[in-house]
Amino acid sequence: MSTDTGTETREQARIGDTPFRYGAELAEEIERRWQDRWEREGTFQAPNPGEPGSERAKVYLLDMFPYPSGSGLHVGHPLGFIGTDVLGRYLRMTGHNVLHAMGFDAFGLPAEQYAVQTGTHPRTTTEANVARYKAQLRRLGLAHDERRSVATTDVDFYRWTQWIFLKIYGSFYDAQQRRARPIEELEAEYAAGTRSSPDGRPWGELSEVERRALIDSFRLAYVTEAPVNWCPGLGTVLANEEVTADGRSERGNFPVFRRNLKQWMMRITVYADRLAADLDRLDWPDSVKAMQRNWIGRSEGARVRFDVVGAPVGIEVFTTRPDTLFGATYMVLAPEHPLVDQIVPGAWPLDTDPRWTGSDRSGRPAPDQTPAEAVAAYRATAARKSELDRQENKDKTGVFTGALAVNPVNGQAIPVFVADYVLMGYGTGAIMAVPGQDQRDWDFATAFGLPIIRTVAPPEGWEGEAFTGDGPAINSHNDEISLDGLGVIEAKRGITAWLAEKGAGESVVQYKLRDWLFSRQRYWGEPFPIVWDEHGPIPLPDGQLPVELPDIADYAPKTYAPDAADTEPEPPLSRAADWVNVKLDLGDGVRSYRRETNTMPQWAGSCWYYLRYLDPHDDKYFCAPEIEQYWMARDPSRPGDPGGVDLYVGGVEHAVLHLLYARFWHKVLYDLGEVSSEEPFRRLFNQGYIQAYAYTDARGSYVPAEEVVESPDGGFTWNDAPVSREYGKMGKSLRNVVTPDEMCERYGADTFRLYEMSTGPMEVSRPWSTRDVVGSQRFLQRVWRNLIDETTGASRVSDDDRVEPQTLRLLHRTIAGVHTDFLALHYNTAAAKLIELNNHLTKRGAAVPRSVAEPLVLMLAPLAPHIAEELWSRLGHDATLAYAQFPIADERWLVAETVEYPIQVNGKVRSRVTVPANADGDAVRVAALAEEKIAAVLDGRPPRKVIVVPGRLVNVVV
RNA sequence: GCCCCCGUAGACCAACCGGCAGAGUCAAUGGAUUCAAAAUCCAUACAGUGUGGGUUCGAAUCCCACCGGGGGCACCA
Repeated sequence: MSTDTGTETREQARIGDTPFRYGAELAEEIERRWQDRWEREGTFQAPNPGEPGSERAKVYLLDMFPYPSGSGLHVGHPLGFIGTDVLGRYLRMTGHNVLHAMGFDAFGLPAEQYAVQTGTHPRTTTEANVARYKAQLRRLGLAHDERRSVATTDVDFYRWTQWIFLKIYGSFYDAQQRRARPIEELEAEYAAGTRSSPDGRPWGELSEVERRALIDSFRLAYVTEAPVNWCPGLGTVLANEEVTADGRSERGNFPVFRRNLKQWMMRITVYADRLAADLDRLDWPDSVKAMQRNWIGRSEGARVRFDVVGAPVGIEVFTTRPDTLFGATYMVLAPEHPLVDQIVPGAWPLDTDPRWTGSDRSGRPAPDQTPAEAVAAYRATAARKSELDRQENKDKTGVFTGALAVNPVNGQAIPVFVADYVLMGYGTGAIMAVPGQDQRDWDFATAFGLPIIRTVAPPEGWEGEAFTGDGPAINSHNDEISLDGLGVIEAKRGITAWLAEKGAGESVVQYKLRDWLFSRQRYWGEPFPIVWDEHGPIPLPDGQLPVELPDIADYAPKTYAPDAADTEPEPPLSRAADWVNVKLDLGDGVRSYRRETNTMPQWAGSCWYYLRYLDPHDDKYFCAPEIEQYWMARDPSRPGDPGGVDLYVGGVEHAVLHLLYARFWHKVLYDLGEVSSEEPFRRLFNQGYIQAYAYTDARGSYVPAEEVVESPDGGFTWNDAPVSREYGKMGKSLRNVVTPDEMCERYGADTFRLYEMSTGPMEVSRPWSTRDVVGSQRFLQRVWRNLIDETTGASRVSDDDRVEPQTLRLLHRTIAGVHTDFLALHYNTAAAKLIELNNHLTKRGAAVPRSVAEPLVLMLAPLAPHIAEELWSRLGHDATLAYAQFPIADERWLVAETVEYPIQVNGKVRSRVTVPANADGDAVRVAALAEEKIAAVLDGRPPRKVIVVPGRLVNVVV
């Protein structure tokens, strides 16, 4: 800080008068001292089961761990961390064993990109960033158990990420038992003949390679050639969840293409039903549950089989509207559908509509093409379209395959098309098209001149196209069944039963959720514990873990022009030849293998870090069972409780990705008996964001927000030039970043914490306002001044314990209120109540009695722990207050002696009357009616009605 | 287009099961302190709850419609 000499002298003179005034300097000294002491004494180390202190009721609080970015924390980041810290400190003072730790989600793109640019190893960057984050967080006085901190990039940590991967790889999903089981049990069932192979051949007749392929096809982690999101601009493939609604990469905003590529997948779809159903057992915000349900996308319908004329195969479709089957006038297969090649005939049927047979490069009909050529041309065009093209252009395109299918309800032959409005990834990748009841089919039918048959009668006066609502079925009968006149629900039931009887279909539940693409072509991620021989992947034994990342010269994956759809991913690890080619003895002698060169996605570590906090240094288990049980077990006193972390706090942006993946891993671990809890996070809380104003000048460039002043007319100027204001994120490029370090310097961490907690309840987003922070500082200063002599630093508290009832009532009302507020995470109202109490003590004038001062300090401690510890010690206590008993309200002082009742006449307050608190309803009524203004209004007439709300008010109706 | 959340003094926010619109903070205004300023302290004022209807003795709170803001989903058969 630079000030001229004159100011400094005066500053010193001031401090000379009151060296113990609570200001930034004193705050900083106090804060450092207590942070050191907490660390030295291990104050916040939470005992595990069996250790002293573990007999207290446990609470596991968790923050979504941060990615340690190069720019450090701004004031928005720690909002949730402070919130959980306040709750943790409160719970510790009410007798709980609180586990609260902080780790780092440290794999990720920025460190890798920085490495590509500068050649600095990502580990170097990452470790420096983690150290900086830790220093910033320490300064805030967060009561973390520092022994439990982990980073996903620690070899000791990712060794266990790899171990869990192997567990998942080594499992299959038993659909009957609805749980994952070890893959060896599947193998045993095949060997014993209790389960037969798909083609019926006995296990003994399969070759070793065939056996491996069969078993691999059941694994929960598997390699497959499937349509994936290929992003040439990033040089990597992405999960569905990482692609935005407009078909671009969430990171970098590059176009994404659907490509068939060989990639690792996680079979999350087999858990779709449990992931959806168990949401009901979670204490989560409705919005997040809704988003997950939406993403999982459960829908009930039927599978229906259509024969294909002249082909040995049939087409299966999924439909949610089997009741409209009589209106199916054509079918569509997704362009990638494997059956396409099998059904395409050598020539078009006679009289094929020329619009159906595809077009040449100039878009004109090309009647000379064979069906195979037309289909191939269309497939090629569809594959070249990016997701974005598909989104933007919803005009229906497609081509006739030349094949005809048979509608099972009426034997009608209907044309089969290939069109990209049908997606391979949903249902069976094929649909029956019912233009009368589906707008997409209507659009396609209109474009291609296909017939439209309504099978649900639209309401009188219907002028729309496809009718998707409820109504009586029409045109829906054959010799055996008639749906006509039935409503949609009954018609569905009727036709599904008929299809089942005929063997042409059955009812089925379908999910939108797709398997999780689990490999990335990146350097800075967990290597797979997998090697390859000529037949496929082979898991490494536990003893070979960890598989460490090799040092390489070039960290970048091969990237391409963003729209180069036909390119191939090339992972950086594939260039580390010495690492890739290994000779290992995996049980049948030393042989050569190639290592898997993809790495895991960033989500892997965050799928289980909360388990590692519990047992961070264990080298035998990822988390010892008795420790997991202690912190995570289901609570038998709560019916349906799935167990898990007691409170998980973070932003809503992880509603689907992280929270869905973590739930999936946890359920696998539960099925395999590795954890006792069924869900990772029993209660979830979304904190709001701290947002900020940013200002742009006339040219549209951002100016430093700190230097902008508000003019009297409500406008804003910077260097006297008008600027315009926008509201949103805090960021370097917006020039509006405020850091917690700055706030600690200017006001102290306690003031900063209190400010963040005072501006609103935890769940609300709000603007940052540096100008307002001083209010929190003034409050702490007033508390300090009430208890401490600013000249000597000695306690001013009086030991005379005769306290007037008015003060006692306020004290106990405050105690009672603060308990409720802390538990509800309404720290803003808790702070307001403490301010109110302190204001009362200030106005009261006389020295504050110890019996009021001490509870005040204890109640303040969760919010402003350093100043509270300091006051507590200056009041004569040697030990930390972290485990002191939080004040308990005395019921006697919660009841008032008299109550003032407002008296309403016809709902408007006209007067008030004070009566003894124990007065009954009749007494209150009598007192109210006798009150002179009311008596005057009534003027002798009897009121029509008198409503007495005990403790609240009286309403006189005339 | 569909779904979810939110609209209260100039700003951020309180108000429990429908019962006096105000706990707290900033800013504003007046005053004390000061040679002056900063800092500090004391005091004051400020909205009838986005709009329009409905239910009720009584609505910020419950219901309906609309307006505004934020978020999610969107060719998912």
